[in-house]
Amino acid sequence: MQLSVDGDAAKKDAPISQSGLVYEALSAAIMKGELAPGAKLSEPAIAEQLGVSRAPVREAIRRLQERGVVHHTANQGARVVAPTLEQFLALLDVREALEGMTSRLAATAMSEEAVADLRALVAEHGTAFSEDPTGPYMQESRDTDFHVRIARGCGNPVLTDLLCVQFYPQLKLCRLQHRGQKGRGLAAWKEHDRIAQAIADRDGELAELLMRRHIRAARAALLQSQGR
Amino acid sequence: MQLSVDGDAAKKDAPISQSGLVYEALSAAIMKGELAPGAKLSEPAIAEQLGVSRAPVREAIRRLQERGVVHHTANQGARVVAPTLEQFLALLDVREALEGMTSRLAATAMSEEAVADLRALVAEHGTAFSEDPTGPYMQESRDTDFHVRIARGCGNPVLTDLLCVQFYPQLKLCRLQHRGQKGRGLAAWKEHDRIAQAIADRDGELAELLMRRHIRAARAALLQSQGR
DNA sequence: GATCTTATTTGTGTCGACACCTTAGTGCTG
DNA sequence: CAGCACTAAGGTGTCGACACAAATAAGATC
Repeated sequence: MQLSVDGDAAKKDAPISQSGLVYEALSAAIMKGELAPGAKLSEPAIAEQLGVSRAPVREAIRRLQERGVVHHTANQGARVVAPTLEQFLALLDVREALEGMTSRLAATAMSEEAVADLRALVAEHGTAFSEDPTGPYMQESRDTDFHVRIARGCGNPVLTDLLCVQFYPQLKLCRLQHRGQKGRGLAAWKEHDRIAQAIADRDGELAELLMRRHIRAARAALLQSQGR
Repeated sequence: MQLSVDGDAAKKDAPISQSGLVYEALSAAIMKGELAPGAKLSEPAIAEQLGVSRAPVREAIRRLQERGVVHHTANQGARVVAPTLEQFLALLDVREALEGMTSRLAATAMSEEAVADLRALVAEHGTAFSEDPTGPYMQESRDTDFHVRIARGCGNPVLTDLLCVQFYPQLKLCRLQHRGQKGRGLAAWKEHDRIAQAIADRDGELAELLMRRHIRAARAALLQSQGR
């Protein structure tokens, strides 16, 4: 494990506090797979590696727990969660309901400007695909971008927070552990395009249907790639 | 404010750790309204009142933040969240989707024994109602019980956790600040009864419909009582 | 040689203290 | 008298250290 606080943490809003730095460092390490699922988070070790005290480390671990990417047991420390396939599937089932609702609301609530941005994003992904048809990691980043925009545009702050703060980090971790789903990039892009179109048409019912189908398709691809 | 650690904290699994005691004390104080929404949580004050250091207090506040009942801003401390009516409504909207799904799943996943327990609970509430038709607080406790049982029986751990850990505490806080909805107790009980029956009949589609209607009715009653 | 017991070590939970920030109160200036 | 700068108080963020629990390693017994 190789942690660093300076890395790319200062991309957006640089956290001045030390706990923020530790959080960024741990979060990046987990998402990059350096801290594997199931790995134990030793407070003294992390504190020494980052040159801080244990207090900000504890704070950062708490924030990670809030996001659902680490699990903490009493007198036993924190471990990176290692989601089973069943938990992954359960997460996707709930996600289908939530994002279906999100898409339906977004079709009504999103501003014209936000809709235009969304369509531009999908178009950009399309051109990028025509150049490089296979880009698994980039695709994941794009996928997240797409869904985050819709979550932000649904007009229900509870829903937005729930998805962005809890579901998307956990999903990322799940994907990290259960890799697969090769070749779904293009199909996913087409589905994104149709969803964006439905939202642009202000057709909430269709947007929900397409989004639910989109997530069910991803779930099915996962099941197939995991051999069940 | 009058905090106490001994109270009724030792009802179920007594937390051995001090942070657990502080958490119980703060949680109880918030839910009983002693710590009003918007009130600031001063770490030194709480630490002194409970006779502990600031460390377990910080830990407890973190856990409360995880539940969504306090909000923490950097260098500014934590405050009990004061949900606006709009946030309350947004929470109910998401809850409708989640609990609708929960009821549908529970109709299939709940064991015969759990279904029997659920129906017994509803029946018990019915007899209690015939004796005392108005019992606002008790009704809220009963309402929570009913919904928790369904959440536990849906078979999707993500859904169960989301509802029990995040939504129900926040809902309790919302009800605390936006009181009203007098007289909906009996109507709510009837709706509970129908939902339980649909689950007992293993009719997931109907259970979802009834649950969504149940929550929409509560939402409408809230809107009316809050004068909009 | 395997297993139970015991000692060591690592790590978490908690404590008291200090530095910096935020805020409220006070005095000064125009 | 109003507005601003300054000071003081309170509070959070962080630190180092200690007590207790858990996991591990070593030793003794069967």
